[in-house]
Amino acid sequence: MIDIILVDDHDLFRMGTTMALGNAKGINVVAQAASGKEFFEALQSLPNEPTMALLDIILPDLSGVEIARRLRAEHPDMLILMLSAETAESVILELTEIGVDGFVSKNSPTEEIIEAINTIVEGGTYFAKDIARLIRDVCNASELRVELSEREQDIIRLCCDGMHARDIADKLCISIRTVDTHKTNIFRKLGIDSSMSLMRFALRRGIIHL
Amino acid sequence: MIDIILVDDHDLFRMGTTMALGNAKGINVVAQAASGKEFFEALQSLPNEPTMALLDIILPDLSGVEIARRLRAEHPDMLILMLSAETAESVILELTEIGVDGFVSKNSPTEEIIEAINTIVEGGTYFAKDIARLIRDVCNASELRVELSEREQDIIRLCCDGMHARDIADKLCISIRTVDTHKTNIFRKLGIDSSMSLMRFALRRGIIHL
DNA sequence: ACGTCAATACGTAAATATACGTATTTTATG
DNA sequence: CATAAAATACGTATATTTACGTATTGACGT
Repeated sequence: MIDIILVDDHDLFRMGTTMALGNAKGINVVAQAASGKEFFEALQSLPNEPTMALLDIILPDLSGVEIARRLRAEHPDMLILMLSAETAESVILELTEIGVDGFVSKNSPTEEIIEAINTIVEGGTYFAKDIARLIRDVCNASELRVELSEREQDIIRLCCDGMHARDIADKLCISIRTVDTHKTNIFRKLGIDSSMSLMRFALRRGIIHL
Repeated sequence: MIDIILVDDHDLFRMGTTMALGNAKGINVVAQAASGKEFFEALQSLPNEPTMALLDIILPDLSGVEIARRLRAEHPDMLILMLSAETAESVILELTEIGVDGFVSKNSPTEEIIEAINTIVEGGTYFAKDIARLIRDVCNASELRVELSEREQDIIRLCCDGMHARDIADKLCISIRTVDTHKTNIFRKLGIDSSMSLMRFALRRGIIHL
């Protein structure tokens, strides 16, 4: 029997998933949670460690990524299947680094999710086609191999907040020319030549959020 | 008996919703669809027009907004309840113009959705608290009362694509000074002073997409 | 201890953007 | 048809950005 603990903040989605997986033979949803806090509480109260965690990414408190990271550290034997519509490159990148066992999209058909669960339990990994493509793209995207220093990311954040170089210099107590230098370096590293491209990059990369 | 037709592209969410609403007394989910195309096909094949449509917004083909618009025109008696996590201001604005009967968030508890359905069937409207706040904010936001000409929106789109004024002028076959004038006017209208703020505005307003 | 790299800073020249003004033509709208 | 609004265009002045350089300091790893 595969024991599953499920986290998703959408009541109806959680209900549907529980129902669908409960009907599948060999799968047992032993606990569910609507937030990271609930998840860890549920995990502690269970008599046996579940076989696998199904994690949504966007949650009210912790993100699913954070949960995955803590699970890997504190419960290294638990399998992790991400179940989310989130596709920000930064998130995908982070999850591959954490080494989750699989990732399926929220609009995957039930059969695919069950297949993913079984594949993972048998020791494999399962990434939905669109996610797999995204991972490949992320790994190939030259811009994501670019390393940006913390300071450069600070500059990007402030730029993208709509601040002018002058304001940024004042705020960080550095010279405006230093700000310029950073921007120049960022542009060169990323191979772009406009602030708008920078903003798009920052959004994709997860440096800033709307 | 309240007959409901449900559209959502997430299998599991649709399953959960059907289950939850099917258990509620007086509510009957008579059809469901994963896309706009499926929705209209299902609608035609039904012997009786359903009482209400539950519409997700992000769908593979038509958007839920488009469906709502067509329903209002072709089936003016059908009630419409939006059921979505989408909160872009442009979408909210559009839906209030179309005059949908309600809007609940995907993470609303089941009871709230049932309450929304009953309220609407009794002739009322139901907007979830967070959506209602958003609508109030949207109506109060000065930036959304700003009228932008088509041309100005063209300029914004091209700007936000990372094009320089020079490139835009060439592309639209107008003078660079005209582009400048437009940008100046846009900045003045919006009360902003940086390209980054323009991009944020354009994203919120739905003029551009990532 | 040495080398590398990030962060800091400055200078200068060219390119761009922005802030003012004004003005003509086209398009909507009453 | 008349009027308003939008789209078009130009000039000039200032501010900002970008693209080249160069250089010092401190942190980190080997």
